[in-house]
Amino acid sequence: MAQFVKKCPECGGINLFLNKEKGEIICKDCGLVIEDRMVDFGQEWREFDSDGAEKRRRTGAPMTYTQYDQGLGTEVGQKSDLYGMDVRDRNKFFRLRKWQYRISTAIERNLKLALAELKRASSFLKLPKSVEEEAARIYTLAVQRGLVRGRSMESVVAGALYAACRRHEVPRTLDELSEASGIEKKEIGRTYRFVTRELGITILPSNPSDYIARFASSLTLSAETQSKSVEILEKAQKAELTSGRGPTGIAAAALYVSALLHGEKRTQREVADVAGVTEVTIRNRYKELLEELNLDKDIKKIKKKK
DNA sequence: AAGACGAAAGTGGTTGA
DNA sequence: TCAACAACTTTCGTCTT
Repeated sequence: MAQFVKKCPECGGINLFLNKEKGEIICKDCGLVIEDRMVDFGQEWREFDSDGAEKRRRTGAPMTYTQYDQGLGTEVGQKSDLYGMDVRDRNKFFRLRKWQYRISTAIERNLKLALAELKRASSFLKLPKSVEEEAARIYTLAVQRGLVRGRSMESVVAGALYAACRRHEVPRTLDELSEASGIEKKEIGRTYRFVTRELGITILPSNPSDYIARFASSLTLSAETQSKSVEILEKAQKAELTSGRGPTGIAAAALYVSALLHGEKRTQREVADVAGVTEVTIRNRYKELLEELNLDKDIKKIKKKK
């Protein structure tokens, strides 16, 4: 087992926080990310039905879903099986094998293309390998269940990626997925819902604080501002301000407020852009935050200083 | 002139009859 | 299957810095 850091090398703090899903160790005092490419503790597969469970129990060589045939091929029978068959059986045998060949090559061709696309989009979004694997797995299942029919391959890839991100708590917005894949937001959302429903994948509603780190860094905000906004989010959650609302809007508003409080003001427009929401939404959330959390005084203090 | 604010109307999705 | 509904967006006019 690897040796874990016990103290933050930056500030010497001991409030280290290990996020297994994201593979990060974060110092809660100064916000420093100490290690961000750890081993993935997440499961590699899920059991969707009892057959699947039997077949997938972990024995033998590890499979990878980012390779189109998972390193395994399927073929119906072998020539030596012909021994002892009569003519009718032989014909049937060849027919079956031909079909199997056609079907499997069709699927494989599709997968090969799709997984290339998936890799491209995934690296564009700088997603961790574990998420990419998960997305590939979801896509493979979708193809096997014939869920791609009637939908474009790209949109299913995007949907699978979106789902994988959510499951690993490294959410990307639909806008980002849309930019990476060139598929419309609506379409991604639709296929995402369809695929997850058909495959019985359960996805927890995403947590606003999952977005904070990413938004904060694209706005180049300090670590204090960042942890302050997480604090605000926690309070907001207790005040039941978060349920039913879009997580990105809430995250954006929390960031906006804490940036104000730390004198690192960003315009609503700037925050809105990186969060993929409108200024209006930020304003609404912002107003609610001020009301519920008595931040009015703090804001006024800041204004007076000027 | 740019940013913040808020009202009003429109969109797409969820829910419950 | 349809209508009501909540959240969010778009647009636009007004106020503040």
